[in-house]
Amino acid sequence: MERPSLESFTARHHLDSRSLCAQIVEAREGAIAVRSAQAATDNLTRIIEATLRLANRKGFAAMTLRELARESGLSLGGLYAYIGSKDELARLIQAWVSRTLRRVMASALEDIDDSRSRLATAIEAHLLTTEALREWFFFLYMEAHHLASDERRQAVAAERNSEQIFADIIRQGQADGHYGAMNADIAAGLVKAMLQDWYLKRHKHGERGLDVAAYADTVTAATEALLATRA
Amino acid sequence: MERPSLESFTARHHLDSRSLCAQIVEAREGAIAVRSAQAATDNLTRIIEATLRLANRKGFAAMTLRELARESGLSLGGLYAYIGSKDELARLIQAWVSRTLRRVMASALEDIDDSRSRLATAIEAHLLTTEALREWFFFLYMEAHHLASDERRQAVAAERNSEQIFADIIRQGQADGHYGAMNADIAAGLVKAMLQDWYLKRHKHGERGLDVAAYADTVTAATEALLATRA
DNA sequence: GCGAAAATATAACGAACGTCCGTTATACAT
DNA sequence: ATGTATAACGGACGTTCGTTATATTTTCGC
Repeated sequence: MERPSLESFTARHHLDSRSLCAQIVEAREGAIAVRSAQAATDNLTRIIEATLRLANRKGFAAMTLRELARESGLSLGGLYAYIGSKDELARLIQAWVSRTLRRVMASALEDIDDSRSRLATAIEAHLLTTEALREWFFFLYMEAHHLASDERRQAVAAERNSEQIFADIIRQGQADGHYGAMNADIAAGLVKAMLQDWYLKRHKHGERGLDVAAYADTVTAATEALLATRA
Repeated sequence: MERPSLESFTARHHLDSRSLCAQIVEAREGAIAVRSAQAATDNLTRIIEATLRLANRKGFAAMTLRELARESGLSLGGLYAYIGSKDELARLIQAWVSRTLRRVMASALEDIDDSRSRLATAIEAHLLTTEALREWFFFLYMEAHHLASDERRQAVAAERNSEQIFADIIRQGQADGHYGAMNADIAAGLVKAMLQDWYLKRHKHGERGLDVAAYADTVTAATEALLATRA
């Protein structure tokens, strides 16, 4: 199976801001005061993209709604046709990026049985997803700690879930005799740390001329090497 | 050489909040309006520890000086005997945690020549330092993006510097024939990602019953395995 | 144990925040 | 061409922010 390019992966899984915003508009039917789904999606996309731009630069708490209005092109009052409050805006973004990762990982892994293929595919899918929605994931990581306890618990659960996917693959590989006896949860944690570094330190990787496919190869090779050891 | 415990390492390198605050008081001679260095250190320690507690829970921007006064036990106006402004408080913490890591890494590595010993020592020193000053490092990581451009550049430079230490060790090991030909900068980046995961996801590791020494062994083994490959 | 000096507490300021609401502009139907 | 539903605007409200000026308490040499 040939490897997907970032573009084809993005298109296949609808990993662009507008697609996510369209889903949000649909799911929040009634909570948004604008009737036309088309226009609502347009404006919500501008609001959320502006939020990611501002919040990732100076922090969500430090971003004011006046800045957001200016940056998104809407008026201050106009924002409230799309969001119930500033806090709800953060919760919206976080909830949707979490469920998008879960959806894409599940989709990318279905019909793949061999444990080593699953490992490489999972690493690649994680990296491509976070690359396509880089600002969304950066926002989730940086702001998740400040959520109220309910949403925070949900974000932690999503994180655990994605790590669990890797741990399960590793255990399968160990059962198949491909990997040594290293603790699968700890190994999965190391993999997750390397994967998150991709979108957390994007600027550094860009300067090095490392692209997402090359980084996927590197992380996969590193993980295979790590798992080959008989700890 | 026997491995240092967290306690002995902390004591040897003065990695407690009060020691750092004492250094800050000394360095800021004149900027603090309280004459007694002893009393000034006491209060500054309470201020900074309260800042780390509040800011790491809800974010520095969302933390108010009224909360900080309550949490630290000082009055609102009294805070200004120790800090010039709220922003300066953040800059103080960030600057001192950066230079502390640099100082400790240099100190831990001196007199160690063998590249494989240097790698294990550097990994261990990094983990023990961030473990001893966990809240400080968490604060640095989470708030560094929001600094003004000057201080931001300084924080990025400190991060590069610590990564460079690992890259240099890896290059030395490659020259000595211990390691394969993998790109040293990229490998150092992966190591750094695993090291930072320790203090960024502290709660998770605690739940797993993983202590800092065991994690050091895991990361060292993973790095050795990774570097053994002939990419 | 008294008075100057140092340290802390209290109170107040202007600015800026999130939110809301009366009004105006636009689009579609009649 | 007129009337009605829809969307967006932008200023004002009450609150809370960081900061500073003033008052009070504590400390300590004599």
